[in-house]
Amino acid sequence: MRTPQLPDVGSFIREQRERSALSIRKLAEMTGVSNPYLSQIERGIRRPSAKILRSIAEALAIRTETLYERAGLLDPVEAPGVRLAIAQDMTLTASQKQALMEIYKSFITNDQEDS
Amino acid sequence: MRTPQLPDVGSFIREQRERSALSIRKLAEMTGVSNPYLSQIERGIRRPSAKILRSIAEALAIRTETLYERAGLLDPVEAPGVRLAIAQDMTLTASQKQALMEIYKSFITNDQEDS
DNA sequence: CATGACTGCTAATAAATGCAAGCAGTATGC
DNA sequence: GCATACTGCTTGCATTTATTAGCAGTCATG
Repeated sequence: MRTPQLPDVGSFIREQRERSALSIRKLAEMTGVSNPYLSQIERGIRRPSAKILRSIAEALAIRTETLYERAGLLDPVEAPGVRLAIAQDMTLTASQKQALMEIYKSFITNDQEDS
Repeated sequence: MRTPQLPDVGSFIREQRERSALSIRKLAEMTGVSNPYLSQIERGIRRPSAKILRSIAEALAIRTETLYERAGLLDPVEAPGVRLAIAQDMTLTASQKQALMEIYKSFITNDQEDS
């Protein structure tokens, strides 16, 4: 009984693509990846190679490492500096810390590597 | 006219394997990758997937990112901090800087990510 | 000499990646 | 109504990855 469904990277890519208001075909054109394959990737049917992920990341302005992490190709890298500092800050309430952390996380998942 | 020869990752893997005094078969056993495939990878005949590179990196105690960079899957990440600091240090001679830099480079290419 | 345990490499096959062609559905203009 | 352009998805196929089985060579031990 095999349920391949590997939605992790796929759904993330779909989110980012829709966030950029791009169609599958448009993204296909930008990345050089065929549109049916992108469709299958987003639905978790196929497991894209690192090369494909890389071009997708570039087109969506996402860090390549982030996509690799989502695909299980790379261990999530700790950024203990900011996280630790927030956690240990005495002047912030728990909910403030949580909010700050969310914003921080959204930054590091979406920001592209500065060339 | 096809000259596949992609010796870059391959020769690096071979160096690291021999440095660890491991046979291809032994490495195959450690990584779960078949020994003929390892042979082909080291000679640049085949282009291993990220998953394979990852298990090789783990077995050879190399950082996964390093192997990805060698394979062209990831842009080499600059570590300007230490390099810059060494270069700008006024108390070091040129040859001392060079030696220090060599040691530093050997660390970042060989050190495994601390779990 | 022969047997066994190594070394690495070649050949054939299974499985997966990735693409070209084409299908259904919706929206806009004529 | 009909054409055109868009949306995403299914099918079939070429290419590549990765494995199992097996071959030639070297070295040590009986």
